[in-house]
Amino acid sequence: MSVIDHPDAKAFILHWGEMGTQWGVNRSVSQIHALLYLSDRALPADDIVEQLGLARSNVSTGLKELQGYGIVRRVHIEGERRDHFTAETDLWEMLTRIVAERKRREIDPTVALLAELSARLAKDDSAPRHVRERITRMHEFISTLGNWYEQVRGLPKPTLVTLMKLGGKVARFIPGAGKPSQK
Amino acid sequence: MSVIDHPDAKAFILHWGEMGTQWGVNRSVSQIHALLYLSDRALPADDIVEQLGLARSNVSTGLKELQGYGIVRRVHIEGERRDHFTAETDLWEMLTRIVAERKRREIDPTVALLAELSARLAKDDSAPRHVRERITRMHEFISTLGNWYEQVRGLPKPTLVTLMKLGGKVARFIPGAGKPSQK
DNA sequence: TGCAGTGTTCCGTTTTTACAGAAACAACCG
DNA sequence: CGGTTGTTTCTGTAAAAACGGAACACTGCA
Repeated sequence: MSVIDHPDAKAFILHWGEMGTQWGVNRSVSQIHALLYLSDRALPADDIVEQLGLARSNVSTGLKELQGYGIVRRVHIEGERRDHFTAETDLWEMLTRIVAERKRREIDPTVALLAELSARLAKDDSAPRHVRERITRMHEFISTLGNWYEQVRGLPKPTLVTLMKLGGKVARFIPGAGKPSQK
Repeated sequence: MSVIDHPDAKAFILHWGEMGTQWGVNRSVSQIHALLYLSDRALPADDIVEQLGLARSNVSTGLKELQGYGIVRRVHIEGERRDHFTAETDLWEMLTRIVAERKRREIDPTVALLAELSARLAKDDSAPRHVRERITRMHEFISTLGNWYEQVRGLPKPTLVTLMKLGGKVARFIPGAGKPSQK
């Protein structure tokens, strides 16, 4: 009955958990996410506890974390008192939300710091030229990436999909981007 | 004299180290990278040990890791016996190499697993439909992203920069991608 | 062949993080 | 009220990661 009972589903959940750890997300959190992603119905926390063998407290904080990313939401089930949870199943949506949140948590503060350092270095005669230049370049680079993301993120999903499928061929359509002659 | 002596350089290195930990890279490794990035000359391992206060063994493995990513390389200094190391200073190059390597290490194996699971599920009548469908969709999604990356990665750098600066406006140039009328 | 300089690998310790289980606390509702 | 559900916090423990130091390997030179 439970998703976890199917060996392939289980393999997916375990792998997803490991993936998480490699990207700085803790194993329990990503396992919970995988389980909800595979499930066709919203699950109460107790079911998650049972299927993944985690402590209730862990599941609670894990769910909160996932809701913080906006990829899991709490739903009310008719006639049920307990909260139930479902995962976002639109993968584009899932990805953009994760990226948006990580940007907010990690990139934005970094850009802020780099801005500060750049500003201070600009009027600091004692600073070695390379240090100033390299930090400034890093600041510009990350800012540019961030701005690009904010813009692309706003595009309608079908456009994103088209762009993605185009792959490297986008270059053809861009005036002044050179011929698409390269390998 | 040493880069680390400048407070802003030091702040950068420390922050970079923390950033690393959030993305699954260990602190020492990213600190070494930051130090080399800021340095205008190649450094021998001993200097890194001294400036960052790490053990020799750590620096050795850290440098190996960074070379594995292709963002640090060993250079020979005229008249010196010791190996010296420099970091990639072209940030585009740095980013694409990091992404390429993480894809190779983490995404590719994931896609391989998903392919296997999808294949098996396709002929497994006992598998719940949702599980089959969701795993297949995930497989397709990640494959598409991977293929997109491989293509974009091959574009010449100036083209990439142009595309990046265009931001969301790329959509305008794509026939059949809809009007760029959305927010 | 021995030795000094350099670099890597291994091993034990420390530090950090994740986790379960319990308990306190809060809401909600009959 | 008192039962059910949910969150938060705390404690101890276990697992994992990071790390330093020493042992080991290699090289070139005297």
